[in-house]
Amino acid sequence: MTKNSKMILDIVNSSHDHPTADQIFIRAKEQNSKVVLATVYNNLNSLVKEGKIRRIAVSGKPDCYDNTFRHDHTVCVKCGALSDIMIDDITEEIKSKLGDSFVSYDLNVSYICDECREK
Amino acid sequence: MTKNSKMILDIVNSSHDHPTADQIFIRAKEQNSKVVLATVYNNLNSLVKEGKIRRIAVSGKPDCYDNTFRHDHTVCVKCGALSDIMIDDITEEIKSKLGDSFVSYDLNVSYICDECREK
DNA sequence: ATCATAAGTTAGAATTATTCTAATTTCAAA
DNA sequence: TTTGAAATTAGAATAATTCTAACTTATGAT
Repeated sequence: MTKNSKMILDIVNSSHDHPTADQIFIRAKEQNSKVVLATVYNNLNSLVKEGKIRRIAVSGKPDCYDNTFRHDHTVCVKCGALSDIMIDDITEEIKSKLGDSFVSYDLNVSYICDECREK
Repeated sequence: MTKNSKMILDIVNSSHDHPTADQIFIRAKEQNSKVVLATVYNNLNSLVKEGKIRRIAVSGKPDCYDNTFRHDHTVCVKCGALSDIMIDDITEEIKSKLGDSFVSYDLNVSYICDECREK
């Protein structure tokens, strides 16, 4: 692990708001890092490949990054806000259908968040 | 429903390979439609909003579109191939946590497909 | 220690999916 | 028919991400 990849991993793990590559880049600079955006992308790609962080794809917005602590996500269909939710683990159910080729799963729940509901 | 939106809905519903906007555009032209890519995008956005089709976000590739028949998806972590899978419906479990604000959920399973496994 | 090599980083250009803008067309209803 | 809203169009604009090629840093063998 290089200085940069360690820093980027730390930022992802200590952020509780699913930052994008750009937000991670900004946070790195706030810590006086001289890192460049391309390097942030490079390292995020490596970290995802190594299974040290998760990438969350949300249509219409840039990819977000998250820690690997097992949990699921909610996305507000009105404002796009992304939050955590914990739904019972269904790994075994999936494995019983897919077998050993299983790697992981992503569960994203669409809903209407409280603020948007009030309008 | 206009001619174009009906045609695009038909293409999505009759395609069994999760086409992208661009692929839908190509298929429309194969049917001698004079539709333009921007119109395909416009209509896809409307159809998704109306709940008539589903949009699938996969990081690193363009969005894919699919019918609304209830099912889940697998993504090969090596080659990115997208396929259908049917995992037991967990709507009730999610609703018991989220309540009425629930809209829908997307379950994407990462795995290694047979071809990539052989290598 | 020194050199060789690989890995990591950088700047900036390139790519590409998608949206935006503004003009034009379609088409239903008054 | 006139009107007005909605749909469509062409093409420019935007923005996330990757690519390229040069450069730097770290590593490991001699």
